[in-house]
Amino acid sequence: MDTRVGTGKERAVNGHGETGGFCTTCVFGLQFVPHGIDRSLLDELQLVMRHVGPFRRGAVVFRAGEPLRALYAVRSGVLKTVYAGSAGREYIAGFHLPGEMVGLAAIHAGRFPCDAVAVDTAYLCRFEFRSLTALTARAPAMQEQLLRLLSRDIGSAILLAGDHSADERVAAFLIRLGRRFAARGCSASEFRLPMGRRDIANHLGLAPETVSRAFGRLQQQGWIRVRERSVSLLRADELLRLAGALLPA
Amino acid sequence: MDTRVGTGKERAVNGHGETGGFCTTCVFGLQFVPHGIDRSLLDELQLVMRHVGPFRRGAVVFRAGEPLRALYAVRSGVLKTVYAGSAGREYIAGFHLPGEMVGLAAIHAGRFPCDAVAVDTAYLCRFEFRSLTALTARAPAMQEQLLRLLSRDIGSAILLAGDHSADERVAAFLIRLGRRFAARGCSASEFRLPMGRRDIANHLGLAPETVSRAFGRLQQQGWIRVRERSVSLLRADELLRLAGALLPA
DNA sequence: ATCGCCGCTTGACCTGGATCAATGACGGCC
DNA sequence: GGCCGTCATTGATCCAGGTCAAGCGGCGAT
Repeated sequence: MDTRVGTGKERAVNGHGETGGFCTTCVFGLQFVPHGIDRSLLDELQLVMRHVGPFRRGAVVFRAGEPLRALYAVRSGVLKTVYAGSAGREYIAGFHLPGEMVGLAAIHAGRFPCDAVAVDTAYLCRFEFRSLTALTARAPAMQEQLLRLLSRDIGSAILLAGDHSADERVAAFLIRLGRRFAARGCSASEFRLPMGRRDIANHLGLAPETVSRAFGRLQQQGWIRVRERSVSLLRADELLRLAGALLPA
Repeated sequence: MDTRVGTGKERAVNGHGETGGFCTTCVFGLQFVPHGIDRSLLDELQLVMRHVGPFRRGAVVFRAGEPLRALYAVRSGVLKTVYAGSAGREYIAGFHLPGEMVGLAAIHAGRFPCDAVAVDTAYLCRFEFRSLTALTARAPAMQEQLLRLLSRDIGSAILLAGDHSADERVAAFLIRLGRRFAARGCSASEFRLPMGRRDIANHLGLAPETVSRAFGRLQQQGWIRVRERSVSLLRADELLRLAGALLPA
């Protein structure tokens, strides 16, 4: 079964479950409403939102070129967003963990610039786009949160663009992954990689072999322990120093 | 005088000038209102907006770490946004031409993640952030436009992150610059580079020498003509083919 | 007009990471 | 249980682009 991560997540999140009919992953996981919120707005959010899935490994959620009809949030599992490059090359812009939003880059042109593909069996929330913007227009807190999500994506994309060594990239990747797991209530220093080496390499702009060697070097230093897809971050301080400027402040 | 480009722009834009007290660069250049708009909303936009400048070459508009109080739009001149890297390295995430928005990446954390520095004497519009979001909350068309601007930045940042050859990067850079000039009513195929080689190289993640050689190769092919900061794109078709996946659809 | 500075170009060399190739370790399937 | 396809690691080689080091030309200052 390849749903290990997915089910783990679901349990973690659904522990305090779908309180009163609401999907906590969507509402609180997205932090659409950081502090507390009008009950009526919650109801409205509920209305523009629909649960979809499962998408099994390799299944496509949307394809590049399709008109933007809806944005998606991951409830469980993992997605990747894939841009087509020249000569059949493709580039993985990001991985999306539970509570994270997918498709924001489509707003600009009104159509998706990339494919979204399940890396590990995924369940999603689907937000009808027009209704969502109508809603955020009436709820300033939500509008601002949506802006914040977009703005965050700009930041992370920019970080990948700088020129950094393979070890820096890998260290930063691990740290960020850990932080994102932590945000979901999992361990920040011990986790399973939801994706294979090839995908990691592609995402970081490296060859799979280089990722392997980088893992090797970091392990050599005693800063991490990698065994297949299980990772332990032993010296977060050193990794952090290495990753340096590659991490969001 | 180093305001050659700046003054050229100003003339082009201010030809149909500040109609009825409005800054056309801000309102229409930003395309906050693509088609037509309520006069009252225009008045409100006017209220949250203030003209500032000039910022002379090298002058700082905001610094990394400062709390986000306002967003900026370029009226004339050119800005660059600079991220601090490790070991004193710095990375230019983008250049900002008249009509373009600066500072959007700050929304996420509420503080600027980068410096904004004038590349060429610049005049700006300053939008008080809280008032701006309050306004967009009441004007759905503006909200959507703001979302679109953010989304576009995600797209362009992602493109730079892929792995592409030096020639591809340079070709894409020139084409995009041309398009942006064209959007301001200037020639898409003949223009002056507002920034030096060092800045171009840094932005593209290359060494200045490599940019120079790439220019050389493209010129060799007869696809461009470069003389100092003057550029002519002679074979846009070939450049486009080269730039390929590095360009927004 | 001359000088000096700085940005651009050009050449020679070096290196990090890509590429190619071979081997080992799982996991799925019959 | 044995077979095979996929994925990860490891070693050997190659190359695009970085680095170092001169030249060159334009422009501002005196």
